[in-house]
Amino acid sequence: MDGTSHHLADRRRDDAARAAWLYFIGGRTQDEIALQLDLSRQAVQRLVALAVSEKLIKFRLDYPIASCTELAASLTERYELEFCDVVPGDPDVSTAMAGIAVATAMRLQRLLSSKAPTVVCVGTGRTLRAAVEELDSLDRPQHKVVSLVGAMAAAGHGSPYDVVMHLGDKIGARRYPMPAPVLTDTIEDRQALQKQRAFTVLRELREQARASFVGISEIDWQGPIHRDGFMTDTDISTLIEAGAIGEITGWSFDAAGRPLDSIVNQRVASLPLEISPKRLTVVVGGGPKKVAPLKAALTGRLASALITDETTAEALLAP
Amino acid sequence: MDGTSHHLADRRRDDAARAAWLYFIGGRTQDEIALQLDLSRQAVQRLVALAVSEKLIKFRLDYPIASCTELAASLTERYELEFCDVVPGDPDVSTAMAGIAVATAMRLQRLLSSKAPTVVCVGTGRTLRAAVEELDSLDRPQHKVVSLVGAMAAAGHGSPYDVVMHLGDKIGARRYPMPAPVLTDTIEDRQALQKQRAFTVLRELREQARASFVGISEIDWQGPIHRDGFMTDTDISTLIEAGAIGEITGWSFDAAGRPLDSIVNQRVASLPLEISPKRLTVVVGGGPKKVAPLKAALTGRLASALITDETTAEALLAP
DNA sequence: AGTTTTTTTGAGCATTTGCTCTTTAATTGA
DNA sequence: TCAATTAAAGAGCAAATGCTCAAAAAAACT
Repeated sequence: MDGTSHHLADRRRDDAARAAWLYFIGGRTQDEIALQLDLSRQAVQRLVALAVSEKLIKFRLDYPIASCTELAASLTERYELEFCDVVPGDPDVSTAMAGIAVATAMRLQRLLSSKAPTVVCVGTGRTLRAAVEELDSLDRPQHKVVSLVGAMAAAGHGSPYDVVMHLGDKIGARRYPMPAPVLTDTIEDRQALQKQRAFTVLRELREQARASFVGISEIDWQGPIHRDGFMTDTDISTLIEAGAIGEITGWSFDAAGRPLDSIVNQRVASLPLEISPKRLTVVVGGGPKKVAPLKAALTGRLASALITDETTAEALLAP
Repeated sequence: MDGTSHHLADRRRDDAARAAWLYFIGGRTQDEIALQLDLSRQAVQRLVALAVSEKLIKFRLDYPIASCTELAASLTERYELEFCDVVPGDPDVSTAMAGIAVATAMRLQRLLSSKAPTVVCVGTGRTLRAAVEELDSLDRPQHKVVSLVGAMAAAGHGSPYDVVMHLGDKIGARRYPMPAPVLTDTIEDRQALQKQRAFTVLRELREQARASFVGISEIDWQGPIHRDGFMTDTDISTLIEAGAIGEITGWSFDAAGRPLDSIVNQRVASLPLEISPKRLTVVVGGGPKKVAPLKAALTGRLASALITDETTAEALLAP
């Protein structure tokens, strides 16, 4: 790469950033921007759309909405949480998720903009992945980001929802992925895996972690665990029979939030579910399907903090 | 105030925040939001506009635009700065100022989101004031914000551009305004003022400050100093005769950035202009009228960092 | 080089948004 | 209590934006 010419994609992103700046921060119309940048009006519209979809430009709400704050306070009290963030609800689930992702990004940002070397553990999943996308780039080589769970599906191919690597890239921190699938094939495989040096390192790092951010999901035939191939049909039916309601970093639990004693849980390669008062465990998620798992997890004290949306928050407080 | 009903304005801001969230973060149309919140479409449009103008929702660019970065690097080298931020230019001066304000807010934010008790000094002016508006609310009672310059106009009434008070409110920090006008009436008045306890406190706090953020302006008949009544006609003509080009926190300097020995400068109540390698002095400003003052100030090493826009940056590098 | 495939571009149109002006509601003051 | 004043709401229209589609340009492949 020479100094004068960038890759075409970079040039395009540059223009997109500039167009978005003038549009959102400068408050100009696309026509004016087109004139200034010597482009057609629709070229500018495309650039602005690109900047938004690529998250070059970010939207942040800096105002505590009373009803959200109240829900958060009620949840904090009811489930004895360290903190709880509730974002405005939206009937559309994917939109609500985007909001939760933004709120999660803001929490991560606060944690990671500190200069003191910080260790943060993360799980996987779409919501966490989206949260990382929303994060501002930083340069914090002193931090470490650690995976609580393997990103490899049983089939062996990497998951597109791998969070550690992206998070590490975004903030320039050292990354510690877990070189394992979510579930090993056999209990023996798991034991062999746990003895590896890499696992010892991960366990030690977890001890030093300031916080863990984890997703949550339902255990059923439509759930992401099954859909994304992290668990087989047999695994799922075993778990459903054993009364599994939800899952965090691969560990299945029942409606009371008690980790199951199932054979499947004995094959989970992830770091153990463990709530220490020293470390924050932030569970992140929302939507109708996550209500039951969340309620279980919170009841069983599997998390010490929560980031969710209004609709889910109401459901969690309901009965 | 009881728990169930808020002030009407709060309720409205709540709705505005919610509408803006759904609009920008959720990406819904105003019609959809109207349906969801049970309002008319134009009510939603008003709420969104309100949220934007009241800065409940904020826009941030997280992408280094190559040409801006290059200009910043050149300026840093040429004027031996600690750092320099350059935002995309806009022919319209007030728009460019909004951009500079956002960039300044981002720097302030970084400085102030630290947990370690931090002292920050600020000057006055429209740009700094706008920067504070852009800042996220925080709760940092451990910090201190200190005024370098009195906010009172000679006439005695407070300036609408008072920065310390607003900054302090925004971040929940202790505020140290300077109980003085920019210029005292006589040299004796100044000496009397300087002996006051409050001034000793301010001087001591400045010693501990991590950074100072100051505006800059031109000294002429159209300049804000004169327009806002901080200096009289006589002051201005005395300064112009003495070769004044610009002013920072009330202190006038010539084209080489040398503080003037004028009688007017002897009546300036502000803390002395003083560049210490220990403390950052960030000068903030842009627009054609500020080019000459900025060039002078940078040449005279009156600042160790700069936040400006592209157009101004180019002019500062020009000859 | 010629051809095919893919990408980019801008025109045209539908949708969405912002603004003005009139009507309606609310608040204030006598 | 009623009129006067002010603020909020809604209709209607103009401007701005987003999207589709066909043409043009660029890239990839003979």
